[in-house]
Amino acid sequence: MDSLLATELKPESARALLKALADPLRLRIIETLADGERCVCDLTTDLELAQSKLSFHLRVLKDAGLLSQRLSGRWVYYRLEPGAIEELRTWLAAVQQRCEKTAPPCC
Amino acid sequence: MDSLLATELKPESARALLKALADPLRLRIIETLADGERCVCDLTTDLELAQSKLSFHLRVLKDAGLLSQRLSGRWVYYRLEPGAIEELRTWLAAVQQRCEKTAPPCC
DNA sequence: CGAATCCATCAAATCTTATTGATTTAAACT
DNA sequence: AGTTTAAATCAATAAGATTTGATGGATTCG
Repeated sequence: MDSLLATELKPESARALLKALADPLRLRIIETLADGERCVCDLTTDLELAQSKLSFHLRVLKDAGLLSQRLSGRWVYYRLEPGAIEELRTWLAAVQQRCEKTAPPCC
Repeated sequence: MDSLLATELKPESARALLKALADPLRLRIIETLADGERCVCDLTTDLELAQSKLSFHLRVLKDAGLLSQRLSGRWVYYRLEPGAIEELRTWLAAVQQRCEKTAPPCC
């Protein structure tokens, strides 16, 4: 069963991704990292954020699987995990399809 | 400009959709409505929810544009708006694409 | 070694959301 | 008209999330 297919994302995992993304600041981070990997210190200055604040949100995104980190000396580089976004897209597609498959309720 | 293309969803609108979806109860509502339109009273019993609680979450989803309602006698029927989901999918696709276009940082 | 830099974590304060129970509006039925 | 049912709204509270400033670990540089 579904051994070859990409396994369908569970609602709970979808929710975790949605929740992590549902914040203006975190979206700014996502948009920034969409252009490529950055270290925390660069993000701090680019986004004009208090360091601990940024750190908090990076963690939320990382815990959700949307970011990964790479350590190098005293720097920590973060980057987007496109796979997580892909999962979410797939989940949304499934919901949408299910919805559109349904017989339209008359009118 | 971009008169013929689907206009790109603004981050703020994306955020509103994400936020509305980022709740376990609201996801249950979405999943239920993916199978077709339902009136509030049916949802109340199907999902075993207090009426005011359900009403609160339906409003959040409707305000975000994810649901629409249809009035009929004393009933209110809610249904999913697949267009809103489509918008979100498009936005996610754009982020993902931008991310994957970026030169992979070495390793 | 000692100072400086990068970053994560923590506790407290604040802000936002969600839940609950009560009230209200309106439609339908007797 | 009076009663019942469907659903929205409201105020109070509870629960969660975010922000802030401080602290500490680790790494580099002089």
